[in-house]
Formats: sequence, C-alpha cells, structure tokens
Amino acid sequence: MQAANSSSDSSVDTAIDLEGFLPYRLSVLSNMVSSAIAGAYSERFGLTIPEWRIIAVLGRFPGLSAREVADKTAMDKVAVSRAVSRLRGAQLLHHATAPQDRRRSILSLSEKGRALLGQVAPLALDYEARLLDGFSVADRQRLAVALLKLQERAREIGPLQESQAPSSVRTE
Amino acid sequence: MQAANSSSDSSVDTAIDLEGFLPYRLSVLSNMVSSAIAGAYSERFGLTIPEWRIIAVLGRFPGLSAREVADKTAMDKVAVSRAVSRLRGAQLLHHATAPQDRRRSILSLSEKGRALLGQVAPLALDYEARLLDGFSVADRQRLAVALLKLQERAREIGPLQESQAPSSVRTE
DNA sequence: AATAAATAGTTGCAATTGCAACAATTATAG
DNA sequence: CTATAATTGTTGCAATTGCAACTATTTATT
Repeated sequence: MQAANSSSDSSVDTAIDLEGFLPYRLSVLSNMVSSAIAGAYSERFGLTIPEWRIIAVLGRFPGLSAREVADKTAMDKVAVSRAVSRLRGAQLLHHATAPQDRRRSILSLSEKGRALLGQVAPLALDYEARLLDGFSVADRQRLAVALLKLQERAREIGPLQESQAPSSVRTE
Repeated sequence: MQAANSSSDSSVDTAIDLEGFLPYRLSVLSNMVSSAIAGAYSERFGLTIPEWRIIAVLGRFPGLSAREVADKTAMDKVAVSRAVSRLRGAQLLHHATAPQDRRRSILSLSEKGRALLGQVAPLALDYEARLLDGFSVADRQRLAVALLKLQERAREIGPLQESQAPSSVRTE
C-alpha cells in the first residue's frame, strides 16, 4: 500500500502495552481508590477530597498557613483557598491572620472540625487497611519505598524536558 | 521532617499521617506523573491524555467500539466520545458503524494516527524507563504485582459502602 | 525614603469533567 | 407482532478546575 515506508513496516511496531505502562497503571489505580474514598466522604460527611486533606493535615499540624497546607498536601493554592473558604463556612476550621506577616493566614481545626476528623480518620485508615490486606509487612515496606522512589524520580525528571518541538502540530 | 509538636492538642488522637497514607501517596505520585506526561504531549503533539490513551489502545487493538475503548482505558464513555470526536476532527482515526449492530462504532487509527503513535510511543516508553531507572528487574516485577493486587483489592472493596456489606450487594 | 520586586491569598473566566437525559438501535417478553 | 427493556453513543447543563490577573502586604534595591 504505502510507498517508501520510511521507518516502520506495518502498524504495530510502535504499539504500547497500555496495560503494562506504569503511568497508566498508576492513574487507573489512583482514580479507583480516590473515587471510592471521595464517594464515601461526600456521602457521609459532605467532604470533598481536597477538604478532607486539609482537615487531615491541620489535625496533625495546626497553625499552618494556606501556602504550607498547599505544600504539604500537594494541592494547588487555588484549590486550598477555595476548600478553606468552604470549610470556614461550615465552621470546621478557624482562620486568623498572622500578626507578624499579615499576608499569611493561620489555620487550625475548630472543635467541630476535630470531631469530624475523629469520625473520618478511622474510616480512612480502615479503607487503607483493607486495601493492604494480604500484604505482608515487608511487602508494605517495599511498596512504600518504591512509591517514594518513583515520586523522587518524577520530581527529578520534572516537566519532561522540552526540546524544540518539531511543531508538527496544530498551533492552538 | 520536623517533629510534630503534637503535645498540646486535646482531642486529636486520631490524627492521620497523610504522608504515609497510601491513597494520598498514590494520588500525589499519579498526578505528578500524569501532568508531566500531559504537558509533554500537549506541547509537542497537541494531545490530551484521554486522546493519547485512545490512540495507544487503538494502535494495539484496532476495530474496537467506543464502549470497548472505554473499558480498556478505564475512561468514562463520555470522555471517550468527546476525545474520539476531537481525534476524528484531526483525522487521526477512522470511524465506522458496525454493520451487524448499527449502534456500535468501529474505531481504528488512520495513517496519520499511526504516524503520530510512532512518534509518541517512544517518548512515553522513555519516560517510563527514566521513572524506573534504578529499579532492578525484581523490583519492577514486585511493583507491578503490587499495583495489580491493589487494583484488584480496590475493585473488590468497591464504592466503600458499609464496612461489612450484607451478603448480597449486587443490585442486578 | 521611595520604588521595585516578591509573596500570600483571592477572584474571574475559560476549559474540562461528570451526571443525567436523550435518540437510535437491538434484544426480550407477552 | 407489539410493547418493553436494555445498550450504544451523543448532548446539555451544572459543578470543578486551572490559569492568569488582581489586591494586599512584605522584602529588597537604590
């Protein structure tokens, strides 16, 4: 059919086994886990995952600023801002302005927020435990190490270096 | 990191170590990897991740219907429908109606689509290789097994309803 | 001190996504 | 055969998100 087929013979020399492709595996698994958890949280407590994350991190590190929360939770600062605003509206956390730097906020759980955390945390930990059911202690350790290592590698590699794009694409 | 100054909190013995919480680790890692890849694809080829996935799976399994693509890629059928529409617009894939069941579509890469796959696939595989750099063969094997096992567990646990589901949960 | 640069957080707007309703077609029941 | 149910794919609408511009405050430069 095709004349002068420059690089490849038929269709499948470049085929990717999507099922075995690590980024794909991670994405599928993460989406399954996240949506399972998100469903339970929203159904039972009216919480989104960003909201839940903020509650969790403030339960452990009270007094963080929005920026620090964003750093610790790996969330966008806009997402933090909006989730904090909702949580304040629901009176789940307190918000103050740092006296020595009035740009910064000081966030901490309210009594109500701590009570909610007390309900949500066991659920979360139970889900994790069920996920890991069947994993030995050594397996869990290896998994944790591997995930951290991958994260470190991903951080190093970063935005996937841009060479000069061959501009073979539609601009726009 | 630094030691938590947890001594003063009165009622939070339920604090979660977000950093060690598996669903959180998975989400952070998956987001890092996905956005790195998405950035490169969109920059170089004008592809979104859903579009790239469809191309990848059709490269390997030509002739699938939209439904089958959705199943294989773990994407929502709406996302598939829209991505297919864009890809058709860019003439990257062919679309036909199945003769024996005119509801079904028959999707396959166009010549242009195969050429694009030929460019994208090495990039994707290279990124994966760099991610896994430093992992022994045995480590990779263990990681793959662990991720599949987790996915299987997540599928079994499902939408996280009550902890113990009464014997018959199926609503079919 | 005055101006410029940097940082924290918010808001507007556009693009993406998810859910549900829908039309078209095929399968099943009576 | 007809009516009903189920399945495939698309579309409309609302909610979410991401990016950039913006305000307010602090730090750095001259």
